[in-house]
Amino acid sequence: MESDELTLKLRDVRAASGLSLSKVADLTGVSKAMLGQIERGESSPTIATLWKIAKGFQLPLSALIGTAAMRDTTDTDVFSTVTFPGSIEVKIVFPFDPALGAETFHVELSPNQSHKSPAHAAGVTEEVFVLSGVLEILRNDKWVPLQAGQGLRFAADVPHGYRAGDRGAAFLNMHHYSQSTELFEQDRTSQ
Amino acid sequence: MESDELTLKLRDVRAASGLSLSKVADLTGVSKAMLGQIERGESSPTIATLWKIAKGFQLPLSALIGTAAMRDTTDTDVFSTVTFPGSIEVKIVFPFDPALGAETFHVELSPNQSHKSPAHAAGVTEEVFVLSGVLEILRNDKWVPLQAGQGLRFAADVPHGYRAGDRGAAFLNMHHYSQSTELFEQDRTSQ
DNA sequence: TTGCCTTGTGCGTTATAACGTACATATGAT
DNA sequence: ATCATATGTACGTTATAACGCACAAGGCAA
Repeated sequence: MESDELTLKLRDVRAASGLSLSKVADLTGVSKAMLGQIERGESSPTIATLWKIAKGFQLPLSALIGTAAMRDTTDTDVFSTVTFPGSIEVKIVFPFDPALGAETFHVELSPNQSHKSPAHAAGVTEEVFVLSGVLEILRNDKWVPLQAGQGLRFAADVPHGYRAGDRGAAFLNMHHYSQSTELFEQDRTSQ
Repeated sequence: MESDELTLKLRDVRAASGLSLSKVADLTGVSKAMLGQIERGESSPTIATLWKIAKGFQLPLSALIGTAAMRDTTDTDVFSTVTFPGSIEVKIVFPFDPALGAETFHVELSPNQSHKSPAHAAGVTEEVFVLSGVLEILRNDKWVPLQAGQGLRFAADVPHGYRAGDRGAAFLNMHHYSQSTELFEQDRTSQ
């Protein structure tokens, strides 16, 4: 798998935006000559300029980076959300995968129902995406209200809780068990 | 959002690996002088060399890139889903977090609209959770139909596509960039 | 101590990224 | 048709990324 090619999607992104090279040059601070060369693969930009471009487009860097195909894996699993009987209505959407260190639940709360969760291990991050209704999340003694379509990401190593509004609430709950936090969250105090 | 600092985590990654500059130079094909300059911020590498480094470490490219702007999520970080223009309606629900190696998008397709996606880097896993409508996902020349409330998890290192039904579709799209743990299990006393 | 190896950094050269300008073609208006 | 504006590309110059080599500092062994 050594012939994995690095490809840049600048041409696609710009095509989608409908902007000209000159416009993008103004927008990003990168000369249009350079932009053209990057699009045609005649130049391999530095991350600094790639960053300028991403910023100009207000896109994450990952939106500009792509790679050619490598090996193919064929495992596809359609999950039919196994129900979990308990105090609250919980279904497993994506079961825990050690490779990802992540799992996703579908939680349904009846009107005004609340649920408290103790602190998880350090390094556990939760993400909540509200599907319907109004959900309030207790974090550091403060209730954060979330509407349908809104999301919240927080470190789950402290006690937290969920509370539904008057019409109940349904939400997705992703748990991330980050395997190598110290590496990626290390603070650069030098320099 | 102008606190945009692009930071590279090469120093942290290499420190975690316990490898010397020379070893990394052999491993990646990038001269150790260059590696040193990159670590000290004296040089802004091209994506080509950054790619070589990532490949040498068997890490996703994103593991080497960080933004100082991304501070850890405290209690007030409710994401308001930033839309970005393109061929399809995509909102960012949870932006990419290097610590998690994950990001989540909210995608909306109009009736019968389809969207093709090229292969991502190896180790990238996608999860799709259908919020409304009917969504079909192309994987290995086969269309997998998903109803609202159903989820699909698959390796995204091959081209794949999405297609909405007659009434359109909305779904969450989670991207997981595996944080290859083998790096940390590496025997640092070898040789 | 004296080698001997490895660590990371400094230096000089080459390759090339990035720039500004100029150019050829295209689209549009009068 | 001509003029005008905008597109993307080609050229020449400068800035700098990337290289190979050499150097100084820090082990470790005999």
